[in-house]
Amino acid sequence: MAEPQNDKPGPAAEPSFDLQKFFPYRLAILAEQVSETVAQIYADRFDLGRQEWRILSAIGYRNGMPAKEAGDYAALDKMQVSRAVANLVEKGLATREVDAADRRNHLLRLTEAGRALYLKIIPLALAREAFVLDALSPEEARVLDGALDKLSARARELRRIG
Amino acid sequence: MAEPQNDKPGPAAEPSFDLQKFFPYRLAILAEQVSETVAQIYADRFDLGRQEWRILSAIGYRNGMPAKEAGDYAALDKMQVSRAVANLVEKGLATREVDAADRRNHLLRLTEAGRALYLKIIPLALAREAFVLDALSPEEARVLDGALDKLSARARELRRIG
DNA sequence: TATTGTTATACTCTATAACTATA
DNA sequence: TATAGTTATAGAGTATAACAATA
Repeated sequence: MAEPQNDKPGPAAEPSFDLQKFFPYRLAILAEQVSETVAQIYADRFDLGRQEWRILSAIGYRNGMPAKEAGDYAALDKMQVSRAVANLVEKGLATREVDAADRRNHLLRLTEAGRALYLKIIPLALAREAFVLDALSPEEARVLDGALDKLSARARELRRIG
Repeated sequence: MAEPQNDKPGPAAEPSFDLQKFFPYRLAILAEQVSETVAQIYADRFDLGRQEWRILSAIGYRNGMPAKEAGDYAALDKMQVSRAVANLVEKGLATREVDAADRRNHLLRLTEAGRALYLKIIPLALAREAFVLDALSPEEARVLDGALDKLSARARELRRIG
């Protein structure tokens, strides 16, 4: 689509940076594309926002999870959790009750309708994941799996040191 | 952090979906983390938005690129390009001129200040990329590189068929 | 004092579409 | 008619902080 300018060979040459080959950019584009395939399920078919989908997954994983834990589990901050939960409650998919043992905690549970929706969405989401990952050989998938963890650790380290 | 509920073993067992192991989720989290390490450069240090950074990269890659091509290159739609360019022009980093050959096209160029900024940012961005990728062996990096392309193709295919 | 959660506010992104100009 | 680009608008997402309740 586009060739680099190269009018001046020699010492003054450009660093020759190509966004298309830049790993953070490629990763961001891929993540968007893959997220979109899952959003086609929970958003387009079932009218859930991304945060509602994540909280639904958290409660589906362990019913009665405190809101704080659900936020840690789903990488959402307390505000996002609060609003996602409010939406799910309003839609009749979840309930929120004060924890008698520590009244600061709000325990989240799926309603019957929420559980039914969860059980409908999960197989579809897993099928999407499987279809995408089917592009890779088992060996490639294994390497990728390990690479994600290693890269994540490095990125966290870099973020920490600024 | 959280163990799955398993009150009912047997035929009625849950699909056992764990968001933390779900590839689209893991990929999204990683992409955010990695993008953040680069944003620390262009946003925190040089006060550029993500879209301005991408357009700067496009023009840096080939000076005089038409706005349309810059959008294709940087995965931005025409609106995003229009506003990113307006910001860059306002900051004195880029110029926009009508293409005499086809007056619908707007050719984008870096000013001297824009080129200077570009030359400052690029080595820093490449160093961040290198630091993150240094988590991988050459073989792992090679597999990852191929995997990104294969996964992207699969995701595009899935998006197409809905 | 620290933790959990809610609410308010403003800012950024995103998506849709209406619009202009050029071809 | 089709393409390139701008502008308007509303909706979603994000970040900061103030606030209330509980420990």
